Amino acid sequence: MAEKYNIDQYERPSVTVDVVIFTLLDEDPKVLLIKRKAWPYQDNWAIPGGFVHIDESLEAAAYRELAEETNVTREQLYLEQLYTFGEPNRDPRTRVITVSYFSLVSADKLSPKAADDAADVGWFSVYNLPPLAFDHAEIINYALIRLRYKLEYTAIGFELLPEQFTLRELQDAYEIVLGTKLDKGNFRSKLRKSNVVEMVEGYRDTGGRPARLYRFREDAVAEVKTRRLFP
Amino acid sequence: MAEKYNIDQYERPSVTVDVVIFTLLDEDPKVLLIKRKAWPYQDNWAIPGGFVHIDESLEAAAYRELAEETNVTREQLYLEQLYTFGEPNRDPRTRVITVSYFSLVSADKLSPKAADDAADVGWFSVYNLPPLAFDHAEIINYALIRLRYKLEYTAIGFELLPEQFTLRELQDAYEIVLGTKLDKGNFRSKLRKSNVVEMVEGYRDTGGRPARLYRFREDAVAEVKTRRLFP
DNA sequence: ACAAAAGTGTTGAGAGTACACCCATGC
DNA sequence: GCATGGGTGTACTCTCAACACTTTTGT
Repeated sequence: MAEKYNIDQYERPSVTVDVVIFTLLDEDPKVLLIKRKAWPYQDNWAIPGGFVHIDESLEAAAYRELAEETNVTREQLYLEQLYTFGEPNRDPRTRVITVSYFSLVSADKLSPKAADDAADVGWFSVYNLPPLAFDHAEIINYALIRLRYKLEYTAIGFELLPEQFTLRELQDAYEIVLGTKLDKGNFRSKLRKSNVVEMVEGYRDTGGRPARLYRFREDAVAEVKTRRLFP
Repeated sequence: MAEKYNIDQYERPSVTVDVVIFTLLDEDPKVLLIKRKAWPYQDNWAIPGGFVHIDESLEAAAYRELAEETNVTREQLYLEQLYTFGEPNRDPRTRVITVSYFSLVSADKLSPKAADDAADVGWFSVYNLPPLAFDHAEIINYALIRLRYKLEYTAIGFELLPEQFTLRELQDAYEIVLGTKLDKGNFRSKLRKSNVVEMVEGYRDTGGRPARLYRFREDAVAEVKTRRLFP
């Protein structure tokens, strides 16, 4: 039936999904990488990914890849489509078009397995990446730009933190991702006005005065109002 | 060789590109649509698109589709990737994943052919679209959100205008796309500060005092500085 | 008492907003 | 002159950014 409508007059490419998974660990944004075991790029590191099954949505394929490499459920992470890379020779085997995804996981949700397993999977600082397979360096770079960008105009930063956090921890997360220092007073007053966090019971012990714990207000996501920048 | 590495253990989907082409005409944002001549969705309207050839980049495919439906060259339009839609049943023939693109063309560049040809191609107001094939309504909706969004934080609005334009025409373009009225004085002073337009020789005759002509300063694109909105 | 980190307040500069006013052309 | 649309200026408000200050804990 398909032939009748000429849908097969063109050779079909392979389609994969690749997922850039970010977390914050030890003062740096980190990306999950996997060591390839087969040609091409054998023994190079790569971001998790694989072929899209014929009856599976792109998003389902991305969640499947995520589940294979981390023990984090759908509800515990943020996922969005990033960009589709399809240069004809990005894979030496055949034409492969990859739909890349962008994911955020908080470090506390990571199971020990994925976090410190053997030598074939690991978290790498975005500032110190090993040689990467295919065009994965470009994909990670694109994802990092997107991460910084989203942090600045949405309330997405919370996806990188535990359920409960102190304001200092939130500010640290912002500073790590953006790579700049922020003013404590201004950070807090702006946060108070935006109304996206609420105080919860309890304190976290620190070196000095204990810090109040906060959580993200679920109903507040849409409230981050955008303002026209231009003109 | 491919089989040896299991790249063909999965059935391959078809991959298309679809292009949402915007222009401004008669007080509304308009989208270019084409009437389908074959099953499925025969006689429904659709955005221009087609299969990606096996040795062709995605972007090249998008430009090819653009060239087939408008007589506008690469330099005369803006093109960027929008989103990849791949729900398993979006096309009744077979699994088709489409990489959608987003394009802006100024109305003055459109050739008469595409602009007022026969009944099988035409410009439709985004506020009054006919029934559309596949998930193209969703794609156009997504593109319209992107258009508004980009207008607010980049200098992309110029892609919808001729080389030379008056400030009133620029403001009209913004008001049409954003769907809101803007203050003339504030629009102009902000524009002056941003330094992205420059005055050129000549005037445009209007009902009253003739208006100065301006053009976009090519070297100014990157200057639109972003400011952190959150927190 | 002192160090350390949490948390708040103040102030001047600059941006956003609403609105009034002046300018150049056609009739 | 007057209508029409182009173009500018002002004054009030609000936000931004830097920085100083106060509070609560541990030792």
